[in-house]
Amino acid sequence: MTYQAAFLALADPTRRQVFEELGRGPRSVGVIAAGMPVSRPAVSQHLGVLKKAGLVSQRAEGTRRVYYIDPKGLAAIRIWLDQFWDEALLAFQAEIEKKDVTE
Amino acid sequence: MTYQAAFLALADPTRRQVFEELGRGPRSVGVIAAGMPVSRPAVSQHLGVLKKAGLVSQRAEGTRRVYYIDPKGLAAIRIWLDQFWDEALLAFQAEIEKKDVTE
DNA sequence: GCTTACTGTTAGTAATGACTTACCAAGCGG
DNA sequence: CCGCTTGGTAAGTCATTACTAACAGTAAGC
Repeated sequence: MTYQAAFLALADPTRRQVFEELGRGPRSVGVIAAGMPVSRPAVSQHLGVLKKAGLVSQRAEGTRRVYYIDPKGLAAIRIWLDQFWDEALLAFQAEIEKKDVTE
Repeated sequence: MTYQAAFLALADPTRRQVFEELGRGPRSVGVIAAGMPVSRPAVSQHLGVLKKAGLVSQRAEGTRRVYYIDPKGLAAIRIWLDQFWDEALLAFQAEIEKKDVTE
């Protein structure tokens, strides 16, 4: 049930932008905030949420805190998606065969 | 960029509960609402969001509207996850080799 | 030791969104 | 034709949350 926090964390556009930025490599808070329209504390808070969701981890370099992707959070989503994919697709195909898709 | 709507739709617990209920098979609005603590209009609104995100589709049976899973939305998330997985894992492993994970 | 750089935290505010109640439309059976 | 069932829509309320500004803490350089 960890995917709950992951979905909630990735729902916000700004927060997902922070996350995707980290996907290109480790970054410090200031560097991330510099490339975004929001203030530094906002980025710090977003990183806190991402960390709680197990999506990122942290490493201290002097006063700098370098953040980077943690596969734990993504793995939670992947597991949920994989297990849901089968039964959902099954139910969907059953419907397709029964009647056409009404848009 | 369609995964944006999908993430936002699946972030809400109630809405994901509706979605997961549909994962077990097609359901009408009333049936879904009967098994949930919220009112029927709330379910209807949630279904509207899920439909806009391409996660569910609809079929009319008289006055009844039967909803069922649409793989389009899930596919959008899967694509994003797969493409993100590689570079994220790569960046993560690079960090692991450099220094230990600080919890 | 003192200043400077970098970050986390708190308080307060504005905006988003989830929910209910009430109302309206459409199909089915008497 | 009329009542019943089923759903979508509108308005309004309440909670959540993303954001900024101000403050506090910690490490590095002189």
